[in-house]
Amino acid sequence: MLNLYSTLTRREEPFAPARDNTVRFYACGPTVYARAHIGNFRTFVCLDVLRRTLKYVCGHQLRQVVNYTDVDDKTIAGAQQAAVGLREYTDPWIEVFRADAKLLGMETPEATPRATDEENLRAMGGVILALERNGHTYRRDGSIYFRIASFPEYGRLARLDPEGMQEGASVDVDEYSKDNPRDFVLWKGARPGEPSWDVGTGPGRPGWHIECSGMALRLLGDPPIDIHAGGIDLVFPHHENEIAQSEGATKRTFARFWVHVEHLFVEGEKMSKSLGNVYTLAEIAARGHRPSALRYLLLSSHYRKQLNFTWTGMDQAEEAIRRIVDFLARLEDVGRVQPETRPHPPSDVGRVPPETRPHPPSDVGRVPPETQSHRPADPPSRIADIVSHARQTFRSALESDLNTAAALAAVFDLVRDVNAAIDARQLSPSDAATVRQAIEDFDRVLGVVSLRQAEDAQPPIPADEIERLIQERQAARQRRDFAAADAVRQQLADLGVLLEDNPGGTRWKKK
RNA sequence: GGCGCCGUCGCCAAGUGGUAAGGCAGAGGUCUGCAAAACCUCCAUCUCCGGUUCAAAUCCGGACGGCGCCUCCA
Repeated sequence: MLNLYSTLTRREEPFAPARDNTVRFYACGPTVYARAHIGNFRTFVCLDVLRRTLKYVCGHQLRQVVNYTDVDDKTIAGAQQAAVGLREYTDPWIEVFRADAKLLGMETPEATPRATDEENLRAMGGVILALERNGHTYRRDGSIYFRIASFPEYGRLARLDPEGMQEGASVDVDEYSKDNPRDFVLWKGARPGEPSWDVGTGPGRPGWHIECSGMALRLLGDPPIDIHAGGIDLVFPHHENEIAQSEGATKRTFARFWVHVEHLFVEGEKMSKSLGNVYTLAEIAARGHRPSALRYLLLSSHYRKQLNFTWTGMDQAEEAIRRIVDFLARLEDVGRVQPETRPHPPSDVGRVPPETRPHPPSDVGRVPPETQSHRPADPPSRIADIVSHARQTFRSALESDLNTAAALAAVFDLVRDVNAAIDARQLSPSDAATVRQAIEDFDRVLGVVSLRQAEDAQPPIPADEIERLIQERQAARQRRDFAAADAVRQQLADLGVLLEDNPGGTRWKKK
């Protein structure tokens, strides 16, 4: 069972969905006024792994909502500056976000609502009106505010004591006037030049926090929802305010688990425009790096620890993935080559890898029954034992509050052991299929290997051209014209294509 | 001022009481037309000081160093 850390209790707790087998999961998405940077994506990639773990390791169904905040001060300012409508301004940023998410191998959530969708605005209005009925609000100059004094639980998530908050509060610099500086706006009264809606609230636009409450409550059904997540900086005030709003309106617990991803730093410093270190996938690509390497790097440390992004780290990530991808290529070779030297009958040789075989979602850490009594004291020897041990280790790592670093270690242990078996000619084609299936299952959660393979399938020059050159080189090698052969190798290397001669033939890969 | 986190090999990073995973880089070796890939071997006692314990990187206290939140921010 997954042990998941919740900010609410500040400890790990066993996780299971409250109803059915479906995890109702809300994650605060991007504000679409610029291209999302790698810090944003740290959060989203980690939450993608949470999603995949729930699905493929725990076997739950998912109902995940990730919103787009497409109305706030920044988007309005951006639209005004560009002299276009709000939608016209935010649409392209949403497109870019979706494209980047795809490049990073993120699964698509079940719902990706926009704050300005009519039904969402109405949902927000509904929450606000319920808050009014329950005596949590006051109106001022056309705006509606949440009165913190009316909600004694306020500050529980962020562990802020109300006394300290009063004293530490700075002077209200907001243009809107409030009774208490800590009170926050639910609905901002209409102002000239700003978009405006009236959903029973009077004309205006939603405050930031109400957007998420409205969309979560509308799209995920009766509270409590199972998981609410976002970046660490959202703990206060955003999520604290969401709790106040949602619970004040529904009089029910809003979310059972609060999951927060720590921040990413760049070369030891906080990302900031003034430092010029706010990187997007564009900068990653400009440096010649693949998105898969970023995804790997993001998963190489625990999501609740600060992660320091460096270009050295990217180099190391590239190499680490290469090890796995090369291993898989080597695995393909087994069964194609010298089957007579393998201990198993050659009838297995042409066997199709069971990748199309349907398997239950909880396959990842599944251990065949006959090996379950395996004593940890015995080092695993047979391939089946090695694989089931790896599956166990991998699963329990993820179940320990998504310990992806430990999970990766399990993958590399498997790679090393199986490589040794291949060297010793002790890997049968069916063994290879078993191992391949395990790696494939692991990657359903990690999402790194398949991503890299997809990237590498896009060579700098057409694949059939590469194949033609490989054959040309092969011919040269056969007539022992090694100068010509090496010339081809060099020619391809200059184009960014590396050749690797294996028993089963020559393999190419992107540099 | 209040709340909280972190400090493990050259770099990245697991491990939270039982005697230091994994990746990258490096050294030596095997294999190899070349080049890779791969394997084998080697490579840390965990910032420092004190304490608790049969036993501590892991618990407690202190020091030093780094960081976050309390305001928009993933």
